[in-house]
Amino acid sequence: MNSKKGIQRFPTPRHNHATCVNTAMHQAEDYCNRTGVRLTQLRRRVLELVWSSHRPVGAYDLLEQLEPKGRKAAPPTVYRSLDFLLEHKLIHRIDSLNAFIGCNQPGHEHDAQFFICKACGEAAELIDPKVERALVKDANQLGFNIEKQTVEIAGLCNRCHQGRKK
Amino acid sequence: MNSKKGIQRFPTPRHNHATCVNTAMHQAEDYCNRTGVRLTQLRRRVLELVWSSHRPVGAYDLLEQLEPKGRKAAPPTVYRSLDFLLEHKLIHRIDSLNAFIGCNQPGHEHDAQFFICKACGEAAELIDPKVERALVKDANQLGFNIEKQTVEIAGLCNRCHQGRKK
DNA sequence: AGAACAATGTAATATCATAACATTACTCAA
DNA sequence: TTGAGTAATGTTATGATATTACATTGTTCT
Repeated sequence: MNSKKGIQRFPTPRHNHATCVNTAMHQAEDYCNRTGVRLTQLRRRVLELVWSSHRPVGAYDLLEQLEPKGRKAAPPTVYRSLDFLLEHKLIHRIDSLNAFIGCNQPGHEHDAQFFICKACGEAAELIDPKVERALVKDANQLGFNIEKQTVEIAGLCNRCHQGRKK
Repeated sequence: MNSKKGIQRFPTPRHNHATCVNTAMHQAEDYCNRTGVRLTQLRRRVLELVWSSHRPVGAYDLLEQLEPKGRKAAPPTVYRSLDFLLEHKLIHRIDSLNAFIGCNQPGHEHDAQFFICKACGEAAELIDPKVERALVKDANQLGFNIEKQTVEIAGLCNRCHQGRKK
């Protein structure tokens, strides 16, 4: 599922998701060990929850899952962990959904493109240098200095599109 | 400032903004007359407020400006007008800012790219077929059916970038 | 004039996010 | 090992954005 170039196909129901989670958690641990930042229990737990699917997930959804029984955590609890994970590029924020999704190239500075299915909610992360190049060229012509790209494509994945045709 | 291809340069302080507003309002009127939808007082007022600058503006900012004296309007008032203007492609929503900006190709179905200066807040709307083509190609490879593109580039415009170098 | 529908007003509430300050946990030098 | 300094988390309150539901007003068309 993971590769240097990001997910190349849409996540399928058949894929072994445990592998995705494992890879992500190990990469996060490696990154934190290498750079000397702390992947605390809470941060690890939030990262696991984000990685529980390939669907962008909202902060308050995560919050509910954090304390399934009894007293519940307050918003800053989850937002601080999300901020940490964002800062270290372990997750991405999907602005068009106010939601968060695991990153495929953790700890590595990059701007990605997201293809997000409106029906099943799953998302694929791509890094297409052509998109990047075209945007950089446009920016140059405008005299604009890019800091961050937000490229989020909404639509229907193949499965859901087929399903609707019936 | 306006053209068939969208703003090609960043809005400058020197440009005659009254022309931008005039053009936008006339295009909106034409569109509504042609298609038989109603550009009511309220909707016109909201559109004018959105066009009062080239900066994306928040719904609550608009709301405040709607009733400068005395009783103030409630959120649905402005959101309904914004929904109408969005539906008819007279404005765009900038997801990364939760804000709204006038559209340069009103009433015309298109996906644009936005370059938004973090310092001065001004934004330029471009339509670069290369970006579109690259994304469509990626989508095809994923078996993905695009419905809507969100391409929002944050950074510094030339003016603000120069200013910071000093 | 009045029926049908579109637009707007109003009150309440949902959803997403941060500020400010208190408490706990960790690190590291002495 | 201890305690001072810092990092992380807990807690309460509030800010910012957006929607639901229902009442009222305005427009259109016979």
